[in-house]
Amino acid sequence: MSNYSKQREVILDVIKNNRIHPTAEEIYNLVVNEEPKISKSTVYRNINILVEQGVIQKITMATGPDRYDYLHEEHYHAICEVCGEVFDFCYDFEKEKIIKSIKQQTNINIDVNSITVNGICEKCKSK
Amino acid sequence: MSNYSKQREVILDVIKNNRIHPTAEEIYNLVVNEEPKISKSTVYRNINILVEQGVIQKITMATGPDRYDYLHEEHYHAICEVCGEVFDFCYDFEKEKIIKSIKQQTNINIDVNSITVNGICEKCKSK
DNA sequence: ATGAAATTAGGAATTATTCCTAATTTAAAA
DNA sequence: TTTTAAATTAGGAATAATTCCTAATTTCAT
Repeated sequence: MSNYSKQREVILDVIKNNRIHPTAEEIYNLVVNEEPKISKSTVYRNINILVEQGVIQKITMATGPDRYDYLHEEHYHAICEVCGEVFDFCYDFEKEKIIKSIKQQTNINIDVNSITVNGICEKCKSK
Repeated sequence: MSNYSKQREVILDVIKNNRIHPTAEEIYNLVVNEEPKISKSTVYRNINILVEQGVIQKITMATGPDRYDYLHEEHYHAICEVCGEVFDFCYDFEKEKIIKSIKQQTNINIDVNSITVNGICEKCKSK
């Protein structure tokens, strides 16, 4: 169902080792150093496979291209809606209680890693 | 800075009275009944103005067109990442504490209304 | 080695949204 | 009320990110 491919390995390596929430374009630019003949569609296709497998996470952006994050320790994302920068944060939620409450209200089994909030960062606020 | 326009009034009315998290296309289809000559770019432009004014909220979707929601009482969104349906939910967070914590960690002043989580709804799960 | 399934590069196609322009509307000032 | 400047519009072209298509290549179980 899934064969080995050097390209996919390099793509995952790049995402693992660049915790900057890179876009597909940025991933491509990093990968192309090691795999000069790789095409952008291969990058997109493999990113999607890795998201599907739950190895990486897609961060859907309000404006501009989506970003991706390797799924290391549990954390959440705060996005500045002006400059688009993505910041990690942690918070000791009453996880089980929240998951149960959302399940009751919406019938959705949430993935806590997908918790996302938007706002305005200090830098953009003071402009 | 902002003149009256019938089109904008109708667009806001439609969003106010259709709490179905409509897409721009859906808003257009509803508006066109009352304003048959309206163009799609007018719908998009006015939606953006209303978001900018904080009257409505944009719900950024992982796949497919974005959705919009009139900003009535405070609530949050849970999105099924399979079918894309958007559900409202409430939760009595320790708001001030969370806002402060995220501010300290990320330097972002979050808008609580933007809290979003993803997951899989019962219907899609059982397929 | 062989053959079926998976993957690739490259580019075309798609989709949602924004941008552009000339014409019209709004509303404040004369 | 005319005049004028700014805001808004319809319509369509342009853009940007991503997916889709195809023929060639690679993987890997037999």
